[in-house]
Amino acid sequence: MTRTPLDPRRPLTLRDVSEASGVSEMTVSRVLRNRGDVSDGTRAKVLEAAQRLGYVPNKIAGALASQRVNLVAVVIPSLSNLVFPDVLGGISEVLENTGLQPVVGVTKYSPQREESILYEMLSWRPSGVIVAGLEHTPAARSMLENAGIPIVEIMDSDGKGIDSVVGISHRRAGREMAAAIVAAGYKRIAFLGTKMPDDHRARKRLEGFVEGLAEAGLALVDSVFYSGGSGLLKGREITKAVLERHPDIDFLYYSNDMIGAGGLLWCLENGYDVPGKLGLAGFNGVDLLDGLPRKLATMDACRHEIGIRAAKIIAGCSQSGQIGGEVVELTPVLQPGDTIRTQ
Amino acid sequence: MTRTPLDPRRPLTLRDVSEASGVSEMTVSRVLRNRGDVSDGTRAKVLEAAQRLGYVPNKIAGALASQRVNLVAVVIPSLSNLVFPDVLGGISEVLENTGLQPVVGVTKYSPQREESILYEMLSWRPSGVIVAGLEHTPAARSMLENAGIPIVEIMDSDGKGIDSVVGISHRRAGREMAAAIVAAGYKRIAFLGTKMPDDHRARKRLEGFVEGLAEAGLALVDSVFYSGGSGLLKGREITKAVLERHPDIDFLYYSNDMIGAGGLLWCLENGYDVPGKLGLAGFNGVDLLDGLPRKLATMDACRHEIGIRAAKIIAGCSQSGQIGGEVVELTPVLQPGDTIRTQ
DNA sequence: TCGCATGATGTTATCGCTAACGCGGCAAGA
DNA sequence: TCTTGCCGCGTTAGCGATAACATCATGCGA
Repeated sequence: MTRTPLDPRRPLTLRDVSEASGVSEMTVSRVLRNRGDVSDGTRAKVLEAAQRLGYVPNKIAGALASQRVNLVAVVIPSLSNLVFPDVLGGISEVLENTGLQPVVGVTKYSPQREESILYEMLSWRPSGVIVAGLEHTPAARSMLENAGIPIVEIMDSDGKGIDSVVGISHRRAGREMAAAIVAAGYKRIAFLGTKMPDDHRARKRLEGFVEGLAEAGLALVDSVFYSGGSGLLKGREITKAVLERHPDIDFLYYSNDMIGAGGLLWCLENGYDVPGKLGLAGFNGVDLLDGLPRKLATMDACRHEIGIRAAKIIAGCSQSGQIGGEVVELTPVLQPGDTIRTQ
Repeated sequence: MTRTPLDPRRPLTLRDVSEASGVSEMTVSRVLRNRGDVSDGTRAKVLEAAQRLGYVPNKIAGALASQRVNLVAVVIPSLSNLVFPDVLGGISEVLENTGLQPVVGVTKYSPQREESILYEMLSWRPSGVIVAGLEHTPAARSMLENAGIPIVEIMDSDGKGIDSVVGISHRRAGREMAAAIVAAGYKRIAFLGTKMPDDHRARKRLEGFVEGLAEAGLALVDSVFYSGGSGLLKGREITKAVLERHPDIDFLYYSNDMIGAGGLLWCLENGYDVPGKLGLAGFNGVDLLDGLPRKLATMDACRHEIGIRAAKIIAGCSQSGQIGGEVVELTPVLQPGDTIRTQ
């Protein structure tokens, strides 16, 4: 049984365009891909026909035949974090001019979801994978290793990657923040962050922070691990809670800027002397929050730059056909703002 | 020429699994898709072999053969807007249990980019399209009309859709906000929003707002259209600017909560009597911002619900094989907060 | 005038998988 | 014992495009 040539609801194929323009399917294909020699007259005819019919090529068939897919899988934990949209911005900025297209998957910080999303995405045979973090399930790790395409793990450089890595050392970021706080003379320090066993970057920051304090002979006075969304309100609540428990605390280190901002607002309203008697710091360098009553101390996580560098690695590999193994460690910069007292 | 059966770098195919497990490719395919009758013994053998080899199915080939693609194209203007991640959340929540997978494209509010992203996405023959807004280029519109798959236009219900529509009336939202403001007795009112000719929803809100004022015999005293990012700082700047130009203004209507929040902070710091002498309102109902010194009046844009309803339409069509034409208009609710004075 | 590179097009054979159908064998009913 | 029907699995024929090669004019230098 061949197709019914008159069924108007049947999706268009190359054959329809070829018949409408009186040339072979191959020639139509060449025109639409701008590849190979086609005379100007033929090209015009074909383009006219394609446009008139409203033909949209079928990339599924194309990809199968050419064994080439212009997609890059991007796997991140969350979109509501303010952090990842910036990374994506950097990625698409670079990919835009390469013919590659990012496809985003969101894991919600679940290793299991990450595994299944990677499986799903790899089954489309993308040209590369950009995935947040170095920690994966064994199955996910082995899938990535055997995929035969460039893999870039981003955001974190504390650990061994599968192929390429672009990130910052969160451990070092934590340690440097600790150093700055200690240098400013704060002594009774608390940490406030999300209760997420699978947010390894926050964990490493905290570890580095604790190490940094230890080097100065200090230890955390208290820490709060909250669950639920990271909004201003949450920042207020946990700040209030921790300061009521330990009124003598003189520094609060938050795991992200949003809750830090909430904490800052609460402290100011309640008459705390910031940064004189109480210092505050967050993490990420979220510039949407510039414009708070006082500029919150934070550390830029190089989000945009990470996206750019990761995408460049993928784009480079996809051009050269080689696989990278590049490691890029970026350096986050402390932005002291107005919530750490100066010497 | 047949393949070289020993090349270890060749990607795995069904044939490899079938040889490794001693059954036909078809049976392997059945096992991996959980479709058709396979004995438990065979199933186990196949699964073992697939797992051992690390086989990942090739969906490209599968999709071509079955004429079925489990992808849903989602086309939105921006990810940094705080609004769209919420919509995406609703979408994936519903799609998660349907075997469908969302694929996101970002237009940056450019109709041209929207057109090319739609072209790109349609070329993968998705099961449906969810696209923000009712305004498209003629070419994009015609592509969508002829795609033969369910199309859901979201966020906006002020206008005629292509197929299904799920959204709110921004014009009405603007008008209702105007009514509330007028009812509270404010008279000298200004609007502050982004300068984006292609943000039709913001435009319609403003139009509705102006209409609403006109009904009460009022007109805008001033309006500011800024460009660049929407952060707290931007909110402060434009608020300062407009209040310096017209010190007698008694209400500021912002086109989004983020700049509204910046404006609120500025007003409080500068001793304005909010909401007594000066009222403020934003739009969106961004709950990350709950926890400001005063709760900003706003209107919930039903973002999450919109995502859910849109995804349900797509999922429904993909099950029934029919195409919808459903129109869902949700009703945004005014949240007066503490920045509109009560009677 | 011939030969041959070159440009413009068509032909053939996949790509990896699945729909649709086919075919033995075994159990239950006649 | 012989059907009948279903279960379990294999065979065949594409899906819609592209790679690679084949074909056929043309033109240009020798």
